[in-house]
This record gives sequence, C-alpha cells and structure tokens, in this order.
Amino acid sequence: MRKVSLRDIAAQAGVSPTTVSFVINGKAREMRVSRDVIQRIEALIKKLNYQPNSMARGLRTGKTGTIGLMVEDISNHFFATLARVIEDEADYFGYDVVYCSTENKEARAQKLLETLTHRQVDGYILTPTPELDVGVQKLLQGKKSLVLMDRYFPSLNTNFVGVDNLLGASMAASHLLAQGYQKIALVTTSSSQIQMQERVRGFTNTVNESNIALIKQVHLRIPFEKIKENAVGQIIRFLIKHKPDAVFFTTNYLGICGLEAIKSLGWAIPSQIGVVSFDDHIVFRLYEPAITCVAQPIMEIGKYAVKALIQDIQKKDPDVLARYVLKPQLIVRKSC
Amino acid sequence: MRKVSLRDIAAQAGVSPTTVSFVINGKAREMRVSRDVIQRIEALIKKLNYQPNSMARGLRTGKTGTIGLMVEDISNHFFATLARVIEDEADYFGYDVVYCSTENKEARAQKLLETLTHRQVDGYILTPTPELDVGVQKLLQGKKSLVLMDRYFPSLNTNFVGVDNLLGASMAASHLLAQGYQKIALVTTSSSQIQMQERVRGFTNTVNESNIALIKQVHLRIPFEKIKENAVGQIIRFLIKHKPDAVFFTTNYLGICGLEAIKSLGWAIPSQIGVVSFDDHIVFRLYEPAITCVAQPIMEIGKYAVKALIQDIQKKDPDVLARYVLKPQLIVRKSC
DNA sequence: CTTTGGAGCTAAATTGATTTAGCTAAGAAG
DNA sequence: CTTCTTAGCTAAATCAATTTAGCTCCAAAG
Repeated sequence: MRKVSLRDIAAQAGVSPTTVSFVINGKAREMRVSRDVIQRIEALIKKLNYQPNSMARGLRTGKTGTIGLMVEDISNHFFATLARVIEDEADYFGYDVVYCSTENKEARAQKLLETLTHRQVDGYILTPTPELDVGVQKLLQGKKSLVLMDRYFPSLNTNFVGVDNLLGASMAASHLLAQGYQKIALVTTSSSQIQMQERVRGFTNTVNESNIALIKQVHLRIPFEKIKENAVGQIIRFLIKHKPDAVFFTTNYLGICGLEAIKSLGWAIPSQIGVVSFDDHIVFRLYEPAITCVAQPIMEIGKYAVKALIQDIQKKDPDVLARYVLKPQLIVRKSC
Repeated sequence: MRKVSLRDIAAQAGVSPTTVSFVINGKAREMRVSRDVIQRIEALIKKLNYQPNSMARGLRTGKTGTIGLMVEDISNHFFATLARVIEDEADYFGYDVVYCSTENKEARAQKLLETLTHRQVDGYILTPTPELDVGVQKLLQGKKSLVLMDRYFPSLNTNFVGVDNLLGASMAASHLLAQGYQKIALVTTSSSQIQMQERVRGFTNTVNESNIALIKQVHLRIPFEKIKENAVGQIIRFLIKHKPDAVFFTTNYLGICGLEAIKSLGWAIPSQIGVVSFDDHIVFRLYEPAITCVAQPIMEIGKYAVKALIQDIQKKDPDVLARYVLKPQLIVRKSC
C-alpha cells in the first residue's frame, strides 16, 4: 500500500522514469515520446491514481505551488473576505495559500516574511506594515514574485492592487458636505500607513475646498490589538470636546468603535451627528440607521491580486508591473 | 549569493554533512559529537544564517511543518476568528497553516481533502461536511493526524474540539422560557450537520419539558452561497405565518438574516418578538437592541484544536484521543 | 600483546522527482 | 556502402537533506 511513485509507473509501463516525467509535464510531444507510450503511461497514471510527490518536485524545481498571504488580521472582515476570494482564485491556478497576520507589528511582519521565504512560497500577496519596505525590497532583489495589496510603498516599484483611497475619501467628504453638515470631524489611525494617509488627504482636501471648517484630525495610532480597549473612550472624549455634526471614520473597525461611542453618548444619527465610514461591514448594513460608507470592491481586489501575482510568476518580461487602482463605491444609507 | 546548504556548513566546519545534520536535529549528544565540533557548527550556522531547505527535509522525512485547516467559510466571522487563533497556536509549535473553505459542499470538501493530503500536511483541522466521514475515515486508516472541529461524526472515533451544543441551545431555550415567551420558533439550516441537529434537539427538548408550544422547526437547508438570496424572505414568510413571540436562530448568519427579516417587518424587539441566536457576532453586540446569544469560546476551541492535533502528531500512544467539549456561554443582552 | 568497547566521526544510500547529455536504430542522402 | 538525420528513448546527475551501517582511534581489560 505504499504511495505510487514515478518509478512505479515507469517500471509497469516498461519505460524509464525520464519518459514518464516527460509525459507528466506535458513535454511528451516536444521530447518525441510516441503516441503509444504516452497512452500507456497515462492509463497507468489514472489506474494507479498516481500523484507526483510535491516535496520531490519542489526540491528539484524550487517551486512549491504555494502562495503566501500576509494580511493585517485574518479575523478582520475585510481581510477574511479577501482571503476567501484569494483562496478560490489561487485554487483556480493550482495554488494553495498559506496565510499569516501581521497585527501591523513590524517585527512580526518581518519574521513572517522570512518564514514564507523559508517555506519557498512561489509568490507573496502582502498587506505590508509601514516599515516592511526593507523586507519587500529584499524579496524584489531576490527576484521573487509579489503583489502588495491595500497599501503600498511609494518608494518601491512593485505590483499593487488596491482602491483609490483619495477618491473614496473625497466621495465621503462630498457627500457629507452635500448634506449640509458644518462641523466635520475625521477619525483615523496609524497615520504611517499610506492608505490611511491617502484617505485623510482625500477627505481633508475635499473639505478644505469648501468653506466648511474641518474640526481636527485625530490620529489615534492605537496598537492594533488595543483598539477595543482604547478607541471607544477616545472617540467619546473627542466627540464631547468638539461636538462635530458629522464624522468620517477611515476604516471599518474605527467606524464600529465610533458607533459604540455615539451610542453610549446617546446622540442621534443622523440628526445630531452624521456618520460615514471607509469600508463596508455587515454592522453598517444592519445598524439602525444603516451607515453610509465607502465600500471597497473586495472581490476584485482579491481577483486582481492573484491575477497579477500569477502573471508575475509566469512572466516573460520582468519589467512589466501591474498596478490596479480600483474605484471604491459610495453606499448611501441613512446615517447622514 | 546562492543559498547556504548543509554541505556548505559541513565543508567550512571541516566535518561531514552527517555531523552537521546531527547537530541541527539536536542529536549531537546522542551521536557523541564533541563539544568542540558542535560549537564550530553552531557558530557557522549563525554566521551564514543557514536555514535548512524545507523541501529536502520534507522529501526525506515526509514531514512538511504544515497544518491543513478546512473550514466552512473563512470569510465567516466565526471561522475567521478561529483561523486567527489557530494561526498563532500553530506558529507557536512551528507550523504553518494552509486553509481552505468547503462552502459545505461535499464534492468540494472531498477534493480539498485530497489536495491537503497531496500536499502532505502533517495534520488536519477539519470542520467536515456531513458526508465527509468517508474521506476522514480514509485519513484515519492512513494513520494521519486530524482533529474535527465544531462538528463530528458519531460513527467515527476521532479527536474533536467543539462546544456543548445541547447545553447551549438548552440555555437559550430556558432563557426565553424564563422571560415568559409563549410561542417560540426555531430557525435552522442544514439539518444533516450534527452540530445543528444537537442545537435543535437541545432547544426543543428544553421547550418540550415546559408546557409551552414550540411552533415549528423550519429547516431552511439553503445551500451555503444562497443564504443571502433566500433566507431573509423565507424567514419573513415564516414569521408572518406563525406570528411567534420569540425566535431562536441556530447560527449567527441565520440570526443576522433574521434581524433583517424582523427589521423589514417592522416588529419591535423584544416587545413584539424576542430573539436569541447561537454564536456571537459584532452585529449582535451593536444592534439596537443588542441581541442575546449563545457564544462559543472561539479562542479555546482554536487552542485546543491545535493542542490536540500536535499531541496526535507527536503521540506515543496511538489510541488516546482528545475530546474537548467546551461550555458555551449565554450572553444576555436586550433582545428578550 | 591481543581483544574489547566506546568515543567520535563519516561514506553512502535514500527520498522522488527533473533534466542534461547522449545513446540506438532506422531510414535518407550521398 | 557509408554517413547523416532524426525519431524515440534512457542513464545518471541533481536538488538538500536524513539516516544506516560502520570505520578509526585509543584506552582499558585480559
């Protein structure tokens, strides 16, 4: 009952392992293996249910058929959904996915990157931490295939798939302004992350272009794992202090914290305070009132990420990079 | 700049690859390698930043340092959170995690199981589909290490980690009864899944032991991907038809659909209808009113799953099985 | 002075594929 | 009748580790 190997096939077919290998790898024609032998081998493969040993193949070729997926936090709805899409797309191309969560911690991200490299993944889909540019550059130098997702490094020339954050945030701002809000607040986090910076910029620019006063930017910079402890309280204090009539949250978990804060203050949405958040979330859809948000096309981000990666892995031309900057969508609900 | 191999270390240390291998694998003492040589080798390993090639090692030993995680749907909050915990625990033991989502489809699950096997994962953490018992049995016969999670097969003697569904559902029922509800409904899905059956049984038993009438069990059996299309409408029709004064949902996505249904009916919670759901969810925490639920100890499920798996992988005694049936927790909020 | 035993190490096989270089036979060309 | 192709295949090296079986000293025992 041992596993069938290529040698077994070869022996039973009365040919050499070389020939079997050619057939398996579709090089039969190229290597002039006869119709007869091809059929004999293929029949045996089916009959014995032969599956090439991926370790042996990997050892020889350096390919593992695995994609490394590094996200901020796989338990976050946005990344979990992304992971789901990536799983399917990767599978379509014959790849498995190994995942890991950075928690937005530099050291952890660096270590995970090394682990993935050590595992010899064929390609990386990364949502890097702010200082992971060094590690990413190393990968690039090592000619590894990778795609950055959700955020990128302006200094680095890489494949990238993400959303137009400037546009998205601008849409949110315009919408609030159009509703007649006067004192508009902005709540954000981790300003060193490019995607957050862009959202802040897109929003403030648009607000500044009007004559409305933007109250203030709160950069919470809460370590990822402490958001629950801290964020709600800080938002409450901020809201009390500045009494804005509308607030924009730059990400869904801040938005959710914001809802908790507003709920505990007992303020009415949208009459006392208008709310818009970046990213959609089931909570926003079901909340009373439902929360207006800037939704990212998660499916497409995932699909394009895998597509870009696969193209990079198989690329002929090493200098062609993919940059998919997708349009976000303003989902207008009842919160402003 | 080629990768350093064990041979390089051996050459530079002036010893044979064998000796280096012994040192790397902690067999130095056992194999009587001298202090001197051990130190020389270890210094070189550090200096050259040597990392054993996982393919070569895997080929020789058959071990990959990888755990296969098969869940129903990685984008689901429950499974995503589980995945997050499992990632950390696995990492602690030096394992990577490959994930995949069954969507509760038999053929897909079967295929994924084969893929994981083909990848030679060292162990499996599975939330099996109802008919995956055949595939699981094959794994058992092949002496593979595995842990079932969330659901199990009564006919199969496997490691298992999950929650006491009977107790949880019973707690939900008792709570509703204690609040004085009279016409209690139950909404469930995929009745062929053991964990759902148990929840139904735990709930109905407890209700039946009182003198209150249980309206009816609705078994939606909606294919996983069609829940959004169908479930809300079906629940609305059901509620209109039977006018229950309380309803229990056996899982969080049904609960969420239920909330949508109730919302669109305009019924007031908890005055017109009481609501309890199995599984916690952010939506339940933030909903107005907040929804009472039976929460599973996700962290512990994940931790015990990995623990049980690692023990099985390293086991001395092949007949010891782990069965962790954890206590769920009734989180009383404002919905009944 | 031979034998025994153990400390300290290594040669070589093995794992299962891929791949390079090249062999053989048959027919065509000269 | 020799030489050249080319179709059709294979031997053997290779990837980077692990592991078995055993070699070489040297000291102690007999």
